[in-house]
Amino acid sequence: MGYTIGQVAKKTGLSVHTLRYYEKEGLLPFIKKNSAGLRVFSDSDLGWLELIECLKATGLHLKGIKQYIDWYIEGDSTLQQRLDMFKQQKIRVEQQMAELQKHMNKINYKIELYTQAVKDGTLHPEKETA
Amino acid sequence: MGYTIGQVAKKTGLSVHTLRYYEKEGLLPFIKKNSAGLRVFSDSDLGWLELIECLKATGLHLKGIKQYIDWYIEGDSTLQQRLDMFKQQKIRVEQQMAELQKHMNKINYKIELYTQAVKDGTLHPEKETA
DNA sequence: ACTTGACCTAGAGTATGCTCTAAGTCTTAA
DNA sequence: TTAAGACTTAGAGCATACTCTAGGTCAAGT
Repeated sequence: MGYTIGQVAKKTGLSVHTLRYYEKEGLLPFIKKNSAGLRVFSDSDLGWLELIECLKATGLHLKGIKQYIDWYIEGDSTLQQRLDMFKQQKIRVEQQMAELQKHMNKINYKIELYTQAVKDGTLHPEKETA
Repeated sequence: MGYTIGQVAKKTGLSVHTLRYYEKEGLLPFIKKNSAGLRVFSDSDLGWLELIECLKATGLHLKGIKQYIDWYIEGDSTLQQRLDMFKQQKIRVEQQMAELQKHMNKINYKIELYTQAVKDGTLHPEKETA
């Protein structure tokens, strides 16, 4: 029920540098420090890190994530903004999924093309850029 | 059957700066220049730009894309490497899709949570980081 | 003739997100 | 008591991918 920065780094795959950087940028405003000045991460802080990863991976920059956290701290007067942000993010993810599917199709085509080419020992160049 | 850099910028959404940067980095080795020294993009060059976008969007850095282009230029002796690269890329895309689905689930949960919170006028905080 | 606008090169500058260094503190085990 | 190892801060440095600037060329329209 309390983790050091090193333990969190191992758990999350982030470096201790990155964790401190996130805190400096205001992304982890709930972390406590003990009497010796050491950070003590709670399970809730791990939850915040998961959310940060989710928003980052879906295309929000750290600034946007900080905006969300600032809204969260501000309290119930920002509920609508936060809802809108997640709705916006959902649209982005849907677009990303569609894009990714298109890219997958292209890659599958290339795999077919090159599988045949490896068999033949040669690639017929006019097919490459089709 | 021949586009200026400005036309290509409009078509692709990339800036003319970016297009010149890509060429400088060796990503567009097939572009011709006319007698006045102006770039003339062919349809095949547009095809290359599409491929670059596909590889970039699926997580390959420009260096990795350049590697592929260098293999392409090298010819049939690199067919296997190119096939392997696309297979590797396919694995990445599959991972990305799975990740994106997880993120989507989290975002959908947040949308439910905040939709209710907006109705209630308040967010019950213990739910936020669950 | 001359202005406008699109192009050119070389190279500097910028945004983002880390990543590392220096100098120091604190705890623990030999 | 001392050395190791994990932590601290402040701030510098770095990689990637642009993005822009300066100074110049060239073609077309008025």
